[in-house]
Amino acid sequence: MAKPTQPVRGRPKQSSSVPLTGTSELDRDSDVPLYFQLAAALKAMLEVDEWEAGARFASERELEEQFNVSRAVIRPALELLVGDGAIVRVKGSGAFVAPPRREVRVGGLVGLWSEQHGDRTVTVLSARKRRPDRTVSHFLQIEDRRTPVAHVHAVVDIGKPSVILVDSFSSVALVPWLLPTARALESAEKPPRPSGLGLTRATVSIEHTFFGEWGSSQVGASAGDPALMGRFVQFARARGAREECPVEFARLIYRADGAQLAFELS
Amino acid sequence: MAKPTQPVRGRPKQSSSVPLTGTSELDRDSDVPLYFQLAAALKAMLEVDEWEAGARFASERELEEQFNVSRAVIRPALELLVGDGAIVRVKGSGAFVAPPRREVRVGGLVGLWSEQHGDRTVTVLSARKRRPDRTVSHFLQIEDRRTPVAHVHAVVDIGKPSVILVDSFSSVALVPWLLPTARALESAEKPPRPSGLGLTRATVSIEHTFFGEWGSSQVGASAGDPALMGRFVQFARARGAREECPVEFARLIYRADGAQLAFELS
DNA sequence: TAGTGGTCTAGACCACACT
DNA sequence: GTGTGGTCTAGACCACTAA
Repeated sequence: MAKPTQPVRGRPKQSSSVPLTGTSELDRDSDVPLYFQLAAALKAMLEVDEWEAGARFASERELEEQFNVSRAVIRPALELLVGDGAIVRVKGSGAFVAPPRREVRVGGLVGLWSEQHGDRTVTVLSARKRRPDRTVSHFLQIEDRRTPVAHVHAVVDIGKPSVILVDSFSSVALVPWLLPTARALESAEKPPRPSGLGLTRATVSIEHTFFGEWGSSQVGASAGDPALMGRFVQFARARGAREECPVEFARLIYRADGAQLAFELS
Repeated sequence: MAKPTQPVRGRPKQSSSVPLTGTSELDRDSDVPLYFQLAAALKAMLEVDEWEAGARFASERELEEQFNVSRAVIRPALELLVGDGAIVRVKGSGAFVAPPRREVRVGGLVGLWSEQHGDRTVTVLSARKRRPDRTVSHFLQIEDRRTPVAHVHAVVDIGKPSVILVDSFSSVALVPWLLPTARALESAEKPPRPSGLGLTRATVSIEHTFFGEWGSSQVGASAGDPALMGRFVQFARARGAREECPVEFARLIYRADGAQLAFELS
């Protein structure tokens, strides 16, 4: 099949595909797998000629032809590029050069709503009181498991196409304003002012997972996509109190591609 | 092929494979891909009967038979479990139930060697002065790029089979003891005492990548394996000084499976 | 020497997104 | 209607591991 220099009938082959320039030789005698060689070659091409974000990337069938390998080589190579944040793949449409990674601050809802973060849009999915499970009661240091905690499930928009899933558990006694705030956002009313609470420190742990069926649909990913999960515990000192105590435990799910989690340590 | 209840000749099929219990039905009419259903089913089995770390997992050919799917379904499913830290695959040997994730503290060599961390074994791969590149001079706030910085490349052992790759750049003027310390470790001599330096805060950013050919061999992974990259900047106040300044910029590479990065935020 | 995971081929069908 | 990525089949060969 000859490669047309002019758009063809039907859907034009969008001639601007990224890696159609340069040589395209893979070493079949090497110990390095073909798919890894291919990923390295494509990544190098992307870095040399700096393509703008959104530029069309070669289709898998084009790459098949150009590098003389089967799609079982192409696909893992492209998966590496996706995991590396270099390209984005859109079903039915094609692959595109990805925008640079966004820096994302990690935090819970208490911190988000205590301070002024007008640029963050929060969509509350559910907000209700709940009996804590073992994990939650452990992190919030709740001894009597019958004491209900505030459970808010929300999506935090962090700009353009990207969002975070937040699963926040907080002490009703210490942060009484959080549930009303969440409910006000749910019904698009004016939220109450948060009461003064001296936030002290927080702990975070990050690990790699993948999206489940439900989470993926919320953030516009698909099931199985790589994700970063953060466990976040916010500590605070109540007004006039001497000792600090945990006020919020949150699980946060980020898309692994496109995000760069940032913190400041003490 | 009948499944033997007793070990067979040659290499016995190690009858203790994990997911050979329970039903094994996948819904071929579902929208959810088979490989994802399979991963979810296997994960559920692992969680229900708590298998001890190191227990043998069913082989890919066994799973093929049991679930009536091709290996192109099995493999992505197992990849999900690996990325989730649930199993470990060993080439030529089989798959095994993974140990729980280790909590790993993120930090640079200045912090590591300033404090007493006798339990961490550091293997210095190289230690020398260098002209900083653009990234390094930016983070260390070095204006004259001809000023050399200390560059230490090291592997930090964080227990059992797991290590971190560290690429540390530090100011020679502010941390003069770091290079001698690294060189002493290289030649197995006694390191000098680090001078007092008031470490203040640090910034971290984490993102998802994959191992290159070189890095993977150092940490016992293979090229293309998922990894977490941390960028770490340590700030400090020199003795008697008023203002803090960056003293170390480090790139850290972790295996994404098996590690859980932990911090404390201020 | 048999079994294992790692890699790769050469096909196929689908739902989706464009034109 | 055509091209796209997503999924899946049914094979194959390899290097490696353990009995």
